[in-house]
Amino acid sequence: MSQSPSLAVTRHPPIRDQIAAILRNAIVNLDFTPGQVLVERDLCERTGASRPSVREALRQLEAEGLVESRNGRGTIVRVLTPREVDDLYEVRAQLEGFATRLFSTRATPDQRRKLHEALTELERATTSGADRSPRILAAQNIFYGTLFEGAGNPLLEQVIQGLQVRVAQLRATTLTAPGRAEQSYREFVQIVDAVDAGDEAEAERVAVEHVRNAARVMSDVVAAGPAEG
Amino acid sequence: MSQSPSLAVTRHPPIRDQIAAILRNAIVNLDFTPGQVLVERDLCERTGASRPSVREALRQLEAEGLVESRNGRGTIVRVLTPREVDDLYEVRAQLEGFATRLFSTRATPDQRRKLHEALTELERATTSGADRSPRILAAQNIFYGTLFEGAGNPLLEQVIQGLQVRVAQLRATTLTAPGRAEQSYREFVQIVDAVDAGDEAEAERVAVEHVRNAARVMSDVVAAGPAEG
DNA sequence: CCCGAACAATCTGTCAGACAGTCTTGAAGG
DNA sequence: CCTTCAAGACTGTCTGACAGATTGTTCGGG
Repeated sequence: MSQSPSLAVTRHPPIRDQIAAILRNAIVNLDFTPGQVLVERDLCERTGASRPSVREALRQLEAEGLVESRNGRGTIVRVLTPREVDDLYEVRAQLEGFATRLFSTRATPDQRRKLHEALTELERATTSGADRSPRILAAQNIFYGTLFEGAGNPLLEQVIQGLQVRVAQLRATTLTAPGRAEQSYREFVQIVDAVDAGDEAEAERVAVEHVRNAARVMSDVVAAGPAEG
Repeated sequence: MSQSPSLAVTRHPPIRDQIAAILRNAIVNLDFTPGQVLVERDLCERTGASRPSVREALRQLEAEGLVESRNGRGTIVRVLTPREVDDLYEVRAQLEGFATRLFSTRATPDQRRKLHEALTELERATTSGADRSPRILAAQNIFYGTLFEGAGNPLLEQVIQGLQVRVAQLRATTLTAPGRAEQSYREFVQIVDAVDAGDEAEAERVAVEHVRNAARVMSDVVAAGPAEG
């Protein structure tokens, strides 16, 4: 074990990855709005990195589908057409349903316990005060994370999380629909109930239904007002 | 078409993309073997591009899961563990089954016709002479391409093709199993039959089964002899 | 006063060169 | 034969640079 004494634990994550993480976060949080041009020198100044590093990060995000490179005219935050949003939700429904099914058969007791904890926090968040959206989103993320991890297929988890990131910009919107947060919470309860009952078919069904409902709400919201105030 | 006379058609696809395509191709064709170190300067010389461009291409391939960056020790062609191969096939089965279902309900007459043509070529390839593997693989690619495109969900298509690329290195191996090519062809026929009959459930089922069979063969081959001669 | 063209300011795509830090390798020494 | 140390090889990253493309602007004409 010539391994050095675990001191240098975090051996500098590459700068490009740090930048990618920062930008990913900014896009998801709508600090950068869809369609916005990402000027490289700008990003350099903000992050303190050089252009090569920034560009490598952008290539990574491009492959993830978060940004789009317009040949010669720079990189912009990806704008999703309604059609693409539908496609995204369709794939999500399928994969998240599948993951939920796998969870119900493969998850360890520990993972099942964590799922319950996540559900509890989700309830608290949903019944909390005025500006509850961020807390609900955070709780949902933990719930989803636990669910997908417990499916026992890291690749599946990675693919799904990739899709989740791409719709993350929209999730906040969905929650603004009146009653959606409560409805959503009820659906999460259904998922956990089915999982607890060991009914994998039902677990998959409700998970699929959950995504479809979200898609429906999303369509309605978008149809009502495409732009934000 | 007001397309200009195909003179300035190719508005320079970015060099980084060309390199990414070259490397992707080389990896899929096993010109670069899994685990092989991709030395940047080497790639520069071979492609005539500069290091920044090569590195951007590598970042792209990394996000696609084809290569892996080992912090400080360079980039290598991704090596798949048996476990990861299983995971890959599990997700493929689910998604390709879904795509096949969608094809059977959404595909245009034209796309259905193309699928039949692809099947015909696949038959010819399968019953062709000694070195038929490349031809079979090419025919399969066309068949798959048609199938996934006809599912009418570009995102789904893109995700599946991403997975396909990641197992492409292994597909040649699968075909070496005695009788697998013929078995595989029969499964493709089943898929087309189900699609023709408009039986979406059956179409999904046989497509899933097809991937599972491929996975099984793959496991056997890998178990028999992990390295190639 | 509105419209189109020449012009200037930007910005991207790409390259060359450089340098510290880290790994690997091979040689020297126990 | 195994351990230790120094040379060489690469990566990760930065600076500086430059041609070409795009965009916004200004200026003259209708």
